[in-house]
Amino acid sequence: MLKELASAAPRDCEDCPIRHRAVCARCESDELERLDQIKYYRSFEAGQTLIWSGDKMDFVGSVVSGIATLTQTMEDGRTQMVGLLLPSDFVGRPGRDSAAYDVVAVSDIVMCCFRKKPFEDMMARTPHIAQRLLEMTLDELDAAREWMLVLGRKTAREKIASLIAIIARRDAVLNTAGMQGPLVFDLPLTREAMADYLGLTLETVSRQVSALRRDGVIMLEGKRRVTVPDFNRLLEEAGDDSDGGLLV
Amino acid sequence: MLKELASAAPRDCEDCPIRHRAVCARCESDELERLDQIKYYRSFEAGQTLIWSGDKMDFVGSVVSGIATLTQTMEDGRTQMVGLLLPSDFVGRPGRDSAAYDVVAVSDIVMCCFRKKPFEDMMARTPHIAQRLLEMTLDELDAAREWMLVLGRKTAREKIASLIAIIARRDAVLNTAGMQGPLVFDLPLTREAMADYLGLTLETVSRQVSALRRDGVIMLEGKRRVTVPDFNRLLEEAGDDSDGGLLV
DNA sequence: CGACGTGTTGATACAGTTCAAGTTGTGTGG
DNA sequence: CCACACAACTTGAACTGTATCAACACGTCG
Repeated sequence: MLKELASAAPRDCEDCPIRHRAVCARCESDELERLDQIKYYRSFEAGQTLIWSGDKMDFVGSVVSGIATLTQTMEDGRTQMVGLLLPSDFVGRPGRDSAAYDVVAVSDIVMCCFRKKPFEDMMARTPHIAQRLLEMTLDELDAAREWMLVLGRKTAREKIASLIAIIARRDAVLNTAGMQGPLVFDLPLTREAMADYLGLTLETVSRQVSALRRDGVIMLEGKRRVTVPDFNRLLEEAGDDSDGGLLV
Repeated sequence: MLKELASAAPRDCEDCPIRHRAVCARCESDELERLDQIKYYRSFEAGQTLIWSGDKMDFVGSVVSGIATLTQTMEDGRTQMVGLLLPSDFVGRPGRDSAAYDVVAVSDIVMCCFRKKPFEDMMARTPHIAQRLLEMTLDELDAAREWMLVLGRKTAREKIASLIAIIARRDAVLNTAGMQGPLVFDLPLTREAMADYLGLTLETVSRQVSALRRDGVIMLEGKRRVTVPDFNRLLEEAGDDSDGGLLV
């Protein structure tokens, strides 16, 4: 099974599942061809640390499939997740050569990588790439700021509801399911990872998930499979007004 | 006094105090000339809200002088600051037409503005602007993620120490003072604004500032003027290791 | 002067942490 | 196939850091 991971990688950019969302989204076919020449795939197993904070980063790339986390750790071990990397998300920062965060695979992962230098050269010559990267970075900045409100001002219950709402929404967008009717999906994160995302302890996460279940806001099959019968109810619990709030 | 604010605006880009740090930093003189033609200055008084979340944004711009905050507010009034805008920082997002956050002047402010449409056109034709904006956005994203660790995992005392450390560092960079020897500067924020930045109440901020003073980590002249006798001691109190930590 | 904005300090309440025990599910080796 | 180990999760009881509510201090401005 592990050996087969690499086979999940698409051969050709045109068939790539993240073709229209990743950093290459805006590229024309000739630009894509040039990218194609310098790209290479790498696979990682669940639990593996792809990148250690402080390490030299000689590549950048996009998540093709799977989920990873961006985390920061203090000397005494306190950990905060600062980003959740889903398919099409970009890893690495052009212009910086050491990693600022740990990147850890939550599930098995395939990444489409570029050595940093050639990618930077390509970017300088290809406005479509720089444009798309700017757009993606602005979206990430919005998401980070939204998360600052969650971390700074929401109660434990609201934090959990907020996280479930985000995952539900992303899942619905990915599967082009509407927001009407019950939503069903898997939580990709362990209780501990959720705690690291939300600035809580895993015990508090467990208690609040149980409380939301008791109160009928969510239903659980096993530990991970979630049903949200009424998405607006969930948003109320998250402290968001039903319309605005989290930008994709 | 209020009427005179506009006079603080430089006439010419070459004399502009933020010429080499703002979104125009990379521009050649011909590019600067074109920017010059579409720019205009606006002044705001301390306390004024420049932009309301949800409002139509028909301009973008740079802070020339003064300080502003980016804040998010929940329906019940809980408020979280998500950004601190200092001279050279950019306001607004090309490609989006309504504001995502409230922007409030902390001090009197002068901004160098561009109507959004002409700026977007200019950006499309001027890679130097797009490049610089990407770089600035990536820096802001790093700062936001650093702040997520502060909000999610640090104690009240560490939060206060972190904020003072950031302000001290920015001030030292601005005044090209070294990090050696005692640092002296003014806190630009009220206790309440600090609380909104840190996800605390203003009472807790007040108590922890007093505690840091009692313990000799900082010294106070009046409520706002701060002396940091030993910057490394402050970093320890912030929970940062003395070398790494906050970028910029 | 009094009023108001800003900040400090104290007493009490409570949300979330910490420590500890126990449960469930899954993979492994005898 | 069972026994065992281990990771992920749940639940309980006690503790504690921060919020909340309240009173008061200081400086400034009309």
